Amino acid sequence: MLERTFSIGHVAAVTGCKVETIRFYEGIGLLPEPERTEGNQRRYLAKHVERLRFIMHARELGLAVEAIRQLIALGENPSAPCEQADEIARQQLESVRRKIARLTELAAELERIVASCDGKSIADCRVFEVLADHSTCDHGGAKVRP
Amino acid sequence: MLERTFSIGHVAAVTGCKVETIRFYEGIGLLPEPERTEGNQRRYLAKHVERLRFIMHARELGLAVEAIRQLIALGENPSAPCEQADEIARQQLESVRRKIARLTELAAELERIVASCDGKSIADCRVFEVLADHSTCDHGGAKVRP
DNA sequence: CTTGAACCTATAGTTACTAGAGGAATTAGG
DNA sequence: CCTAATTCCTCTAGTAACTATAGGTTCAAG
Repeated sequence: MLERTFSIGHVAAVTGCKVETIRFYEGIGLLPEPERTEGNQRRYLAKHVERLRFIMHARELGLAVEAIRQLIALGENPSAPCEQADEIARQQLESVRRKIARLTELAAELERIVASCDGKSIADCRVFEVLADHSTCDHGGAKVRP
Repeated sequence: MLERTFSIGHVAAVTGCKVETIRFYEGIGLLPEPERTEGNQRRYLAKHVERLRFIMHARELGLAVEAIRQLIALGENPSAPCEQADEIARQQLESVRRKIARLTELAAELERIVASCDGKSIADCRVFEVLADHSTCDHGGAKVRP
């Protein structure tokens, strides 16, 4: 019996992933290319939907596309030891913890800045003073994407 | 008396900002264009260095370039009330808090994933199970950049 | 005055998508 | 069966905030 197939729009609807993003994932090799109709339209199988869910969940957890690619490769041979998969998850956990630590510092400094504002004119606004003078704060110097 | 001037490399050295980034900030209008030598090389004044420090610190705090642009515009007329500057800082604080909350959820889920691994083969590795099935976790669905 | 370091512009690459143009295929209704 | 609306196709370019490269010019020390 032939398996049931889904259009890209249907896959998008059931997963919540945008159509363009599905094509994008195929383009970068995360999603295998599905069969096509005579008219060149994609027809997905249930396995594609599962794979897409896997990718989406991993992305929500903050895994980089490259990490997901590695996980998928690992998943291809199920008899391999799962140490590497575990390691990827561990690294991601570490990275998330570092981000939290950094953001917590930033929140503290922003709180100080906000608290120091007394609603008077810009001329004596602490926001500017503090921003202009890094030495009045105490955090380190790593950059963060906003 | 003529003010002392600095080459772009010197400014980079004293601020810790890369040369290319300084030129980039000028290109997007955050740093005013400095005078040039006859040979077309930039020569900065102390005020440029201050402005760059301001930008760098704001970026470290996670402010978007657009927000910094607004702050700079506010700073241009010092008699204006500082409410708007304060508002920008407040919004940033809120955004940082939201990120922390989200990352804390992710850390919790990654901890569960990592804890569930028992070092056996991929075939029964929980990392894959959990990643493949979003319903086994409990967080919301917003995306985060890695 | 020579040489090497620092500087210049302009372009393309990075990440993970998102949006648009312009056109073809599919599906629903009559 | 035919038409219209919807969905789909590819390709290109745009987003944020830089970073890197290529190919050429200027500066400053010796």
